[in-house]
Order: sequence, then structure tokens, then C-alpha cells
Amino acid sequence: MNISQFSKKHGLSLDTLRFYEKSRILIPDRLANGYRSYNDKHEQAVKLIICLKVIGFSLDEIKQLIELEKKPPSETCNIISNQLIDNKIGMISKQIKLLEYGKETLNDIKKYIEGNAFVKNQKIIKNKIEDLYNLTKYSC
Amino acid sequence: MNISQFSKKHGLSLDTLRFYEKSRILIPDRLANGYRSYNDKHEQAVKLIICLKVIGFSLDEIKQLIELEKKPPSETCNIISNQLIDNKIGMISKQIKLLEYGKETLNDIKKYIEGNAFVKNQKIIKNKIEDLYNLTKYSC
DNA sequence: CTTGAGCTTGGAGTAAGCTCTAACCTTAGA
DNA sequence: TCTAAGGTTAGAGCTTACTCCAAGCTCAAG
Repeated sequence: MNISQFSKKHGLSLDTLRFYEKSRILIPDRLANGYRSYNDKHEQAVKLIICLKVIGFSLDEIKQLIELEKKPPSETCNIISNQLIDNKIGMISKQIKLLEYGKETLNDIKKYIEGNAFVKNQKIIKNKIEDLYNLTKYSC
Repeated sequence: MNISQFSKKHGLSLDTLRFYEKSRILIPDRLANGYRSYNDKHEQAVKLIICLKVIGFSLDEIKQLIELEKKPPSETCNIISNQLIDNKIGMISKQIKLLEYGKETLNDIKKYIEGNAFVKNQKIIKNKIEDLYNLTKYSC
């Protein structure tokens, strides 16, 4: 599969794919004419990359994980990747909480704007924002 | 309250607060000597800003909301802010789903690394990544 | 009155993650 | 064979959200 087909299939721009190669995150094969060529292995890889990205991994962290995966399995590698993953799981849990509370708050704000009878005054919203703010302050 | 007290209280750097003023997101009062001065009104505002930030609003979107709020209420304003909020609620809902699924997947990856018997082969993980990838593809 | 901490400004620099430009090569179709 | 679409590169530029710097003002304590 050439770069533009791969680009369309996965919703990443040509430039992004070239950038990922330069960053050594996703390195395609090359045809005799120098054109990039993506195969099934690259499909698996790009899916993982996209998933890790949406759940909050930086490209650097993704690269770390990919590089660890390439090395022969060892205690050290496991500890490193485990730490990275545990860390991320913690952050994701916190972020889910914040988003859930934030969604609720936004719904109230919306009701308030619409003049809904259930949310007659700003006090309810003020309290929710206060709670959400407090949630942001203390980790996990 | 002066800038450094306000900075410490809300965990924003001096530069960030000055940047927020420059960006017209949070404009403090001024003392006779030219020093910035933050009061209760600014406390409320900064709490809202921090909350909106963690749930995924960009500073530009935050500014939009703040500017709409300042104007006299009107149908047009309500429609605009409602759209912004609805949009965000949709994105947050999707993000929560992705994070929940992502967390599950990360837990499986972790078990796999640890050699846990429940996740003996990569196929389970592969499927989860496939599902998560599909979730990322289609909006809401 | 000096010293030093803390405030002010404008403007430059940074990091992440792309995005664009220019110049040039390759290939398929009329 | 010409042309247009699509591939290549190096390197500059952009956006967001800060972050840092230099030069200078303010103020409290000794």
C-alpha cells in the first residue's frame, strides 16, 4: 500500500506519516523507486499508535513503548514499560472522573443558559465548578 | 491579592497569569503602583477557566465563552454558546468511552507483560486494539 | 540610602505535533 | 512524448500554551 492509500485509510495526513517516519515511530518499507510501502505489520502498528495517542500517550512515550517492545524481553524492560503503563492508567482514571463531572457541569450550564426551571440560579453551577476545581487540585 | 499569592493559590505560574491577561482571558485590577490585583471575582473566573481547561476547552474556546457571558443575554448568544457546549459534551462523552476502553486495554497489556495466565497470547490484545481503533474512527 | 525581593514591560524562545514550500523524480494515460 | 498526478527530500513555518529574559520600577527592612 502506498502512502496516500495508507493516509486515507487511517485518517493521517501524508505529512504526518512522513513525520512519524522521521521520528522513528512508524517506518515503512521502500520500493525500488524509493516510494514508501506500508504492509499489514504497519497497519497493526499504526492502529496501536492511534489508540495510544487518543488515550493520552505522547509520541515520545509511544516511541519508548515501541522501542522496548523491539528489545528481547527482560526484567528491566518490563519494569520500565510497567511503570509507564501504570502511570498512564492512573492518569486515565483521574481524567475519566474529571470528564464525567465536567460533563455534568456543562449540562447544568446549558440548562441555565436555556432558562430551565431546574437550574434557576447560578449557585448550583458555582458549587459544581467549585467541586470540579477541587477535583483538579488533588491527584488521583 | 497580588499576583504571586494568586499564582500559588491556584497553581498557575506568574507567566501564565500574565499570559492570560495578555490573551484577555483573565484581566486583574490594577493598584495605584501598577501592580496586578486579584479579587473574589477573579477567583471565580480562574476556577472556571481551570475546569474548562481540564475538560478539554482550548483557551480560545474559553475566551469565546467568557466574551459571550459578558454580553447582554440574547438568542444569538445562547445559540452560539449552546452549540459550543453541546459540541463539547459530545466530544467528552466520546472521550470517556475511549478512555474507559483504553484503560481496559492497557490493563490487558500490563497482564501480558507480567506473563499473567489470563492473557496468554497477543490475540486478545490485538482484538482490543482493533476495537479501540474502530471506536476512534467513528464520531460519537 | 542602599539592598534585595518582588513587581512591571516587550519581546524572544520553547516543545509538541504537525504543516507547508520548493525543487526535483516517477509513472500512468492521451 | 508530453503532461499531470503523485512520489521524494530538506528545511522553514505554524499553532497552542506557555516560559524565559533583560531592563527597569517599587517597596520594605536594616
